Amino acid sequence: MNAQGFDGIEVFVRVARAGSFSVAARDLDQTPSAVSKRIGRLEDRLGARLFDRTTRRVRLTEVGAAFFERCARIVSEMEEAERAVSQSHAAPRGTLRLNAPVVFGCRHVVPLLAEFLTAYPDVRIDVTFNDRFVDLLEEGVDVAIRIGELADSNLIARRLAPNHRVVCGVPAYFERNGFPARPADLTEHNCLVYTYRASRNDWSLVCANRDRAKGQEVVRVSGNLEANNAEAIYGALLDGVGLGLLPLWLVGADLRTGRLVQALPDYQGTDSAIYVVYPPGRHLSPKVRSFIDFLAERLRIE
Amino acid sequence: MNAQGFDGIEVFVRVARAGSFSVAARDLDQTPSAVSKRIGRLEDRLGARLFDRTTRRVRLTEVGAAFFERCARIVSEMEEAERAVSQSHAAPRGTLRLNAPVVFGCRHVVPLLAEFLTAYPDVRIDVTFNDRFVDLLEEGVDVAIRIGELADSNLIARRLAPNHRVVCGVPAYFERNGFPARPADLTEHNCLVYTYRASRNDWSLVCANRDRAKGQEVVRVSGNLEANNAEAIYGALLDGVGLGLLPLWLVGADLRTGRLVQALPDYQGTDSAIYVVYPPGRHLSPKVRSFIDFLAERLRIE
DNA sequence: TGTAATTACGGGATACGTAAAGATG
DNA sequence: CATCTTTACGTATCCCGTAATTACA
Repeated sequence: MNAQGFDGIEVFVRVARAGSFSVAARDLDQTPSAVSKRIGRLEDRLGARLFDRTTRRVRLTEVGAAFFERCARIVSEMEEAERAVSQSHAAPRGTLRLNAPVVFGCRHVVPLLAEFLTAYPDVRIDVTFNDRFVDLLEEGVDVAIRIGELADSNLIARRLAPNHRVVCGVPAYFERNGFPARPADLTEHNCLVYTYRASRNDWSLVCANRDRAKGQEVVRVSGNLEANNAEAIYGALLDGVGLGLLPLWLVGADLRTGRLVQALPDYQGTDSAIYVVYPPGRHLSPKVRSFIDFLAERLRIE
Repeated sequence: MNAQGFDGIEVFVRVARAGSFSVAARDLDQTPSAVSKRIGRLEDRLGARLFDRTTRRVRLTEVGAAFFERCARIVSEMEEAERAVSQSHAAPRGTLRLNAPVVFGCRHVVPLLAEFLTAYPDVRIDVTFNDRFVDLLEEGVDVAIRIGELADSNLIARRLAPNHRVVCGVPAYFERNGFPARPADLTEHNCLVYTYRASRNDWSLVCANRDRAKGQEVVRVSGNLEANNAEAIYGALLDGVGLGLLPLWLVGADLRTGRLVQALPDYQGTDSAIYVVYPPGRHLSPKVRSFIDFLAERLRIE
């Protein structure tokens, strides 16, 4: 049992057009034998004779002619449908549903969208920002951006950029409280903790200076503010409430302007990364593929 | 290599409608495994993912949804095309091209046509009469009526009725020349010979009376008129020119009215028959089948 | 006699089912 | 934990090609 209702249709159309079994066979890279048997099976299945044929002439039956009319149209529609799929593969189009963390999205993704939309004018983008976990399949999201460790899932993840985090605060804070000299000194400071997931008041720092032995130090920090919202931590930091272990994509500009300064400059947070994730599958829609490629190309932090 | 472009389309439509691989599999009397692999192959061939699926949810991709729109229409068109063929099989319709010998056709076929056309109002009949050999396939004839021995051909022949031939002439002829007492006496008479094919001046007669031993006698006859046209022989016979070995379907009425009388009443021509012939093939169009059945039912000579 | 359609026959690719694994709610 | 999709694997079927046959010009 095969394609059932469509079995032999294409061969039938070729034979009808060619007016010959052997010519059709050559066109199809098959033997006349195969063509003959296909037509025979088709006639058996339909219960009607489609061709009146001698060895010298092949002519459509009245029934066969009517059937051919319809089949020719059907075959061309089928070809067009397949072409449409292939073309949708070639040229990105349609609506791309994107999900990203709120702050990162606003700062680093949105500024890129205009360029992408210009490059691919047939693509619409539908962005949602939130910091909670999003089930891509469940919510119909095509692409999401994830920062830090990836949740165990069956999504495909592609690393876009490292996610360097540094300890920093406003100059006024350090004027009041002094700089920590070593990671262990952080226990003496008011550390603002971002609680995206499990307990994050263990800050894991590595030595960024390659000359020294690479070591990882874990410090249990504490402070008077925890939040699962990067913006809240960031705001409190700017207000001089305490220190934070924040990613460069968030504080990089402030460090350059001096609005924030880095403490423990030889250390940074254990490396995590920024990822783009999408549903698995042998085939990626062109809009998704082009967007991912675009992000990988253009998303440079600093 | 199979139905190529249509492979998997029907399964795809079923899955899309059912929203589930396993339900579609049950509908199709297949295993979920088979359905999964079919969809997989289809996606491979198209180079695009058609469903986003977890084990709990199967949803059409954007590309898949567009493809489904077209495929659903295509499948229904295909079903309608097949239904049309099957219905054309069920209800005779269309033009039936019929060929028959001139005299027999006019006398015995034409009177039946009105009834047939009434019974099958969707059938048109296109009759041609001639006494030459007609190549059905070559001339696009659906059905032909043949009398006597059949030419060696690959046509299908169905016997409709016996073709009894008797020796007869007008009473005036016998008043002048007397009746032949035995077949051998025919050599003394002026025998009008119908030369449809090879030499027919050997008349082969069999004893029609069952009480006597069945014997076949061949008499070489001669006369002053041969024709390949039954009408010509018949006309000459009525004019009293001579005797003829003529079929009952031609002279039956005259024998009953006494316009003609039979000679050698215990003998008749070697039996031949009246056939309907048509092109071979596993499948017979309904119009042809119904016409043949009709002829077999209604064509009774005398 | 040469070409075209058909048939016989054997082999091989294909696609199925069974069974097990993986995943999801 | 029950159900659904997917994969692994063995097998049977189907279908094609080769070659011989028949038909037709």
